[in-house]
Amino acid sequence: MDEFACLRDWDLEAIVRGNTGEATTMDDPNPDFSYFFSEQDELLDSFPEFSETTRVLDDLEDLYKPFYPVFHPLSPHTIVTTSPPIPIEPEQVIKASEEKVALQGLKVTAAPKCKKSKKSQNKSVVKQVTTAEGLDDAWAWRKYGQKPIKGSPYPRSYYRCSSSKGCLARKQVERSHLDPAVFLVTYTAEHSHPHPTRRNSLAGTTRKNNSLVPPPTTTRHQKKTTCSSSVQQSMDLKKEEDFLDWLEDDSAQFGDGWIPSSDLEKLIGLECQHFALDTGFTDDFPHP
DNA sequence: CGGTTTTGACCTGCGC
DNA sequence: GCGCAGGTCAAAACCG
Repeated sequence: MDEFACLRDWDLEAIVRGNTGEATTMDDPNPDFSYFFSEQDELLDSFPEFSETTRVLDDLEDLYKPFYPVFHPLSPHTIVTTSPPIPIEPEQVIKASEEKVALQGLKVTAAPKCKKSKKSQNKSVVKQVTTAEGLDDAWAWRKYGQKPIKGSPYPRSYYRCSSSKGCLARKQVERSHLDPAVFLVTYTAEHSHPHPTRRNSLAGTTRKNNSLVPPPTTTRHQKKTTCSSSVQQSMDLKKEEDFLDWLEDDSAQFGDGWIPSSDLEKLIGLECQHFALDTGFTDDFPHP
């Protein structure tokens, strides 16, 4: 795995595993969306950059509306697809959106290409999110696969719900190649169990790595300790000072032929951004 | 011990 | 029928 691929991987992992609080659920019969939206508004006030992206997505929603097979209130930028009463091509929708967004000089990401398979006929929710905020849900997910996607430099990760045995819920996380700040999260199937509490959701994510940096060569054995896990753990479990300590303690290892210092700077900046979104810290981290 | 991640191999659907 | 791409499986190793 090359350095950048690794960088991409851990970055994705770090964000997927982030948990910042309650999230609306797919199968909650009476979800409290007012909480979601009010919290989101607060978030927007705190993070202008995210706010801008969300406004773009709001514009996209306006464009999506005529094509919505089903409106799902999970998020302002969530598309629900089902066995389509009206066939809908995500690319078609995005294409129209791109024209509008291009006028604003902003980027937009395409929804994942839908295969016309039986699986794609299942109900799925495609959620476009920026950074950690939208990838955060209280479900416990276990990664069961990762595949490189043609046309995208970023791999797609596959997760299944680990909160309950037999739960068919699946989650795919893919980073947009057009805008790396945007992640496409696809939820498939529904949970067959009650929504876990935040504490419970974290219970399953006990894996920790104290060995933060893999060696330059990556055998199967050596790949067990990767930056993805280590950074993710940092994002999930460490507080601000712990994180900074961690960077200090291990920064020397990054220079050990594995991550160039220039990439390290990006790495730190990017993760601080994610961490800030997770915790609300905004001023104490270096920017990329 | 029971949970996780990683990753090569395998399976499946689609287009040609 | 074949090749490609995406999705899943499962063994190995790791962690608390």
